[in-house]
Amino acid sequence: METLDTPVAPTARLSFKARMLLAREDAIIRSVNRLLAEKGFDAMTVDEVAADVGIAKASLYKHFPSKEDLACAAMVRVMKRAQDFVRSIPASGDPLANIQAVTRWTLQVLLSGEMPSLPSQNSSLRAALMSSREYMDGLVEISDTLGVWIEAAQASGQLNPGLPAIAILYTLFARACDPVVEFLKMGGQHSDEAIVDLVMSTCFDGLRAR
Amino acid sequence: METLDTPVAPTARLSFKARMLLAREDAIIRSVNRLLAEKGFDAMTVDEVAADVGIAKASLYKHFPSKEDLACAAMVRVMKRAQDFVRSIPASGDPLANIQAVTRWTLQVLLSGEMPSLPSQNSSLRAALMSSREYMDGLVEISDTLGVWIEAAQASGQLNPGLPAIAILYTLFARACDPVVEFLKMGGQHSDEAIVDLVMSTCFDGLRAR
DNA sequence: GTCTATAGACCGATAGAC
DNA sequence: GTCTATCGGTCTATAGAC
Repeated sequence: METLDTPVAPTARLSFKARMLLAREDAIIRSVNRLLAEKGFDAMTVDEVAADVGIAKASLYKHFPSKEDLACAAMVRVMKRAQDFVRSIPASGDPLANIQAVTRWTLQVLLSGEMPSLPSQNSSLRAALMSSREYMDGLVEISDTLGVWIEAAQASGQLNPGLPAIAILYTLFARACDPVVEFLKMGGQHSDEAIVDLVMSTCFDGLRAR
Repeated sequence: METLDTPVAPTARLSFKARMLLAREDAIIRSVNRLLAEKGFDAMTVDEVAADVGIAKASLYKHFPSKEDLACAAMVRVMKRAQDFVRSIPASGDPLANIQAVTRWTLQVLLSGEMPSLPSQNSSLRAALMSSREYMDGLVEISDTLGVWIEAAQASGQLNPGLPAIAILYTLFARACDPVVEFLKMGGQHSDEAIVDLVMSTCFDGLRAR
């Protein structure tokens, strides 16, 4: 039995070679994630990914059989990060605070250029995503958790009970690709924290004065 | 001098051939607008546009020298429609009502599948748009008009004075590509009017209860 | 010496341009 | 209707691990 220098469970008991493979896979997904965030799916080329990772294109295809699978893997990664964050929230906190924490986290990921952006109309991509067990499980788990919080917050009068819960959920998800963040960032007039606060304010308090 | 069957000012005093050209140009732009709305810029092919209009691809290039110019023309068209709508609003009305009317109009265009969608990260497209006098003039005029209304509404306590006016402007513009509209439409649980009302509510009143 | 993984040339199709 | 560039995807010779 080998000695582990890192106590990360999933990599335990794996051969050196297998761990190298996982490490490379992670490097690939990180590159794809970054490129998807900065150029989007269509503008990202597979050659570019290979060059960015520093490996040959054929090696890429050893890990991921298609460009869609690459994008899918990146989406699964952010979804897992989101799941981790949502799970880290103590169940005891008040629902609105939890919802706001998740929204803030989402905006920070977007603002830091780590949110992959996919064309919403691409059907092959949608199919790949929908057939990914990991992605869909993550999506369902997060939707369920948020859904419970949303309904609780509506019941307690924190969130507007006149809105369908699903509309609130969609509005929260939409923060992951809110163009206002990019616009404000491009303007250069506001710090990252200020931008997050502004979008949080317009999202939860609306544009009208209170 | 010829008799005009349509009293549209810009086509007056034009030869038959010139009017045919303008008519075809309009047909092209309408097709591009529709295709951009339903598939986006990258997924739209020039062949497709030609087929949709019912003309040869070569004829397309007589009118528009590149795919970017096609998209640009469609954007100019919606911008002009928006200008027309904004100008049609009486200056006397209260600022918030005006702003809401424009936002509602935008959502209705989006909902009816007439809002062209361009990838925000495409630089060649950005360049084409920015170098289009008509597009930029329209953008500036609308921004100025909305800007005046926004500041008036903030001064009168209708809109939140704590928000930078530019952030409010961006938030309004962002309604033109709000994915919540598409999500809700796909769900099929709400009428078009209900969807517009919902998004208007989340935009102006926020998610929190008032 | 064998075997795996890699590098990089290569192919075919698509789509923009004329 | 043709040309050409680009890009997703594949193939093969080779380098290095064991």
